[in-house]
Amino acid sequence: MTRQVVEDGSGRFAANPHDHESCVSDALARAEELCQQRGVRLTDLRRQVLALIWSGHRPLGAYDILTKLADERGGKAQPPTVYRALEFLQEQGLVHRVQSLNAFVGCNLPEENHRGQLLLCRSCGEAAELVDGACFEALERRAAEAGFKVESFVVELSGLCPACRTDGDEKGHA
Amino acid sequence: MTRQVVEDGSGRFAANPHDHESCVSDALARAEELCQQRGVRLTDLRRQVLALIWSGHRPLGAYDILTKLADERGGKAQPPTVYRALEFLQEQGLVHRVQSLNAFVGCNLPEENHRGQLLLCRSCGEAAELVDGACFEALERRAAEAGFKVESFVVELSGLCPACRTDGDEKGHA
DNA sequence: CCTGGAATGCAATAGTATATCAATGCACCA
DNA sequence: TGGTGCATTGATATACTATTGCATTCCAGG
Repeated sequence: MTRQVVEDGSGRFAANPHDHESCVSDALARAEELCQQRGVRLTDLRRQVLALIWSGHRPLGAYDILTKLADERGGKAQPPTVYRALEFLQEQGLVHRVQSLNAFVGCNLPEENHRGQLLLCRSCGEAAELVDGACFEALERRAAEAGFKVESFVVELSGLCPACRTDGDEKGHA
Repeated sequence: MTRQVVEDGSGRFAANPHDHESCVSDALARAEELCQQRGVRLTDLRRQVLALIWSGHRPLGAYDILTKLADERGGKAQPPTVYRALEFLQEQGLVHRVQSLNAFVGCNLPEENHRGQLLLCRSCGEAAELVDGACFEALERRAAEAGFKVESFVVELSGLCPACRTDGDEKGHA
C-alpha cells in the first residue's frame, strides 16, 4: 500500500498539483481507524467537519467551516455545532488550532501525540507541519532551568512557502 | 546604576514580592528613551496604555485595558483607541501579543529586536520571557530545508510557574 | 424496551478586532 | 507668524470569534 503523503512533518508544502482527493480520503480513513481504536465516535457531523477542513491545505476559520457546513445542509448550522466538532477533533489530534490565525488545519500525524510546529505562508495561506522533537526538548530544558513546567507548546512560523517565495523573487526582478 | 530586572529573557518569573513600582517606571523610562532615539512619538495615550500593561506581569486583554483606561479618564474610551496604541507599542517592541490568550504583555527587552519565547502560567496567569536564539536558529534552518522563509515566530509555552508548581505539589500531598 | 450519558439543535450573548470618517494636534517650512 | 500636510485621536458602527445554557435526539448497554 503506497500512500501519497503530502504533509509528513518534514515541513514540505503540498505541491500545487497533487492528488488532493486521495489526501482527503486518506485523512478520513485514518481518522476512522483511529477513532475506532480509541473507542470514540467519529459521527457524521464530525466527519463532515473534518472533510471540510481537509478541503484544502490552508487553515480555515470556524465561521468558514460554519458557512460551508450550512451550504451542505441547506442553510442551517450554529456556531456551537462547529466548535464542538472542532473540540473533539483537536482532542483526537486530527486537527490543530492555529493560534495566530484563529483557524484550524488538518493534521496528518494524528497517531503520534505530537506537538507540531506550523509553517504558515502569509502569501498563499497554505500551512505545512514540521516535527522537530529536538527543538521542543531544548525549550523544555530551558524552561525547566527557570523552574517552569511546560504542559503545552505553540510554535507557529509565518513567512513564505517555496512557491510564493519564488513568485516574489520574480516580481522583485521586474 | 543598578537596575532591578525581574524579566530578563532568562525565563525567570517576577518574584511575588518585588519592587514593582520600579519595574513600571523602569519600563516607561526605557520606552521613552527608545522612542526618542527612533524619532517616534510616545504620546500620553500610548504611555498610559503601556503603564496599564505593566501594572502587572500577567497578559492583559485589550478590553481589560480599555476598561482601565476608561476608568482613568472618567468613562470614555473606544476599542480602536486601545488597539491603535497596542499596534504602535508592538511595532516598537515594547509589548508582545500573546496569541494563545488574545492578550498583551510588556516586554523588557525592547532594544533588541528579539523574538521572545513566552512562558505562560495557566494557574496564576503570570508570564515570563525566554530568549534562546539557538532554538530559533534551529527552527529557521529546519524550515529552510523545506524551502520556507521564516519572517516571524510565535513560541508560547503554557504550564506552571515555579510558585504555582510548588503550590500544586503541596495540595497534591494533602 | 428503557435508561443514562453522549451528541446535537437552538437561541442568546459574550468577547475580540477592524473599517470608516471626522476632528485635532504637531512638526516643518515658507 | 501662519499655513500645510501628515500623524494621532475621537466617535460610531460593524465584523469576526467563541461560549453559555437548556431542550432534544441518539445510541450503547442492561
